[in-house]
Amino acid sequence: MPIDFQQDRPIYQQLMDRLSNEIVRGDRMPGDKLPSVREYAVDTGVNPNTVSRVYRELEQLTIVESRRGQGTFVTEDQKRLNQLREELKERQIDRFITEMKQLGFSENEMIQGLQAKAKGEGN
Amino acid sequence: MPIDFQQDRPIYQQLMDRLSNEIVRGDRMPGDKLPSVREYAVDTGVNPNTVSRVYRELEQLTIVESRRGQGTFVTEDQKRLNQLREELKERQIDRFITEMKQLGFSENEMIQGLQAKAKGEGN
Amino acid sequence: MPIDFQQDRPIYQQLMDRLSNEIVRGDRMPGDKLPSVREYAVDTGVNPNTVSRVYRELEQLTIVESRRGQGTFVTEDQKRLNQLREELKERQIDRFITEMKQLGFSENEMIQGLQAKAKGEGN
Amino acid sequence: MPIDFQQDRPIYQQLMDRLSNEIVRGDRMPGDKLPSVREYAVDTGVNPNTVSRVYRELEQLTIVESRRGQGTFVTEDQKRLNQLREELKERQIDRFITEMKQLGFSENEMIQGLQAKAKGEGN
DNA sequence: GTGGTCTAGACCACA
DNA sequence: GTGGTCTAGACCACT
Repeated sequence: MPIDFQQDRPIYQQLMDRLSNEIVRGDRMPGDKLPSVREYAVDTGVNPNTVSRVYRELEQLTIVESRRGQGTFVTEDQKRLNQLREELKERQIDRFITEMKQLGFSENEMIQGLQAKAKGEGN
Repeated sequence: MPIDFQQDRPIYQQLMDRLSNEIVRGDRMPGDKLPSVREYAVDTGVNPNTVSRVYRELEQLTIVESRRGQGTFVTEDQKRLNQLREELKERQIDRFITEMKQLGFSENEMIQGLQAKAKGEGN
Repeated sequence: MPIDFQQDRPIYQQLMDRLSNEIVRGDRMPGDKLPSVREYAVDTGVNPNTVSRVYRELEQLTIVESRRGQGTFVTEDQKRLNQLREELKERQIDRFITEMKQLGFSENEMIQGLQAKAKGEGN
Repeated sequence: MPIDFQQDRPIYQQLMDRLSNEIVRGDRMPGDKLPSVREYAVDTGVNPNTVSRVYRELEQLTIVESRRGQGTFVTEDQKRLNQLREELKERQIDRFITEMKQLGFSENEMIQGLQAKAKGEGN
């Protein structure tokens, strides 16, 4: 499934987000093998160098682990994944609050807007 | 007041956001004159060309209006400003929901997280 | 009646066009007195310097004539006005043809488009 | 082929017009790669920054699409191109009619003048 | 004094 | 190699 990327952010970042989301969400479980660089590149319609960079940076975040000759695997450190999930959550919340305040919205308006929207999407 | 910019986003975008936030928030009212290009450049510690680009792009968004030889002014179209405020709000909310869902959080978790955080900051 | 000017062209040009159109069209007849600089400036909501420039440039085109202490008058040289009208017509037609050809339209398409539009406006 | 630009309009606008004409006319097809910024700069005898601006503004009009590290391409959205062609046609026609009316010419005079001229040029 | 355009030259991230 | 951003500095037209 070739992905359509946003034009305003680097592809490698979008791929990183995509993968770490899948991992944090549990779609890819600890110990799971990621597709090979070449395979994933074909899959997503992206240059292999780009995928390579994605894997490399995910490894630096200790989210995945590359094993010589075997491939790249989701870390088995469940604690790390939980921690990461919290981190990402906090980051989103902080940003949301900051930006909404800068627009002049109050806490109540944020929550109301959120509820209106989330319900509208039938969640 | 020279600004310290983030390194991961173009300066001109950060300045655009800053100004449109000030406008949408009502700190700069319809018809108000913005600082001159040169003045704002000194203010923010940025090259005049960069400020020029900021003003030009804000004008394309019909948020401000440049008048030859007189300066740059906040649009007097209050409707447009209200619309803009809604747009920016929607955009933030949509992004927040999307990202949180991708992390696997439910609507309730979003709102709870939000309330916990916002209160913690004493809003 | 204050005029709303386009932002993309100098005001003095737009005023020149307006006046020379009125003259060429016969709304202002040969020998007619134009409003004083100050008066016309107030009328149109424009800086007197700008009106002054307009009159000066119209004089260079021998369309108007300024008489010391009396004011500015439409030229009484009717031939000149006829000639001017033809010139402006030719200029418009040439430009129209050139631009439409550059867009890849044929002569027939031009005329059809023109008829469709002109009729639609009930002329 | 270095271009000789008019002095009364910004270079970047003239380049925009030139390119969008070529695209609308079909000389550059959907998906075609435009010359690189540097290449086109040399081609036209203009500073690369100026070409850059041209491409950026064409992108905002969704006529072209810049892909990081790959180049700038004509949009593949044929609908958009058809729409654009119509838009540009309408714009020319409207302007022509407006200006000719302001000069006091009737619809018939416009069409006659047009036919006389267009035939004279052997179209 | 105001915005607008353009050049020259540099650096960076991306693919 | 590609586009994107930024700076420095200059010139111009408009008001």
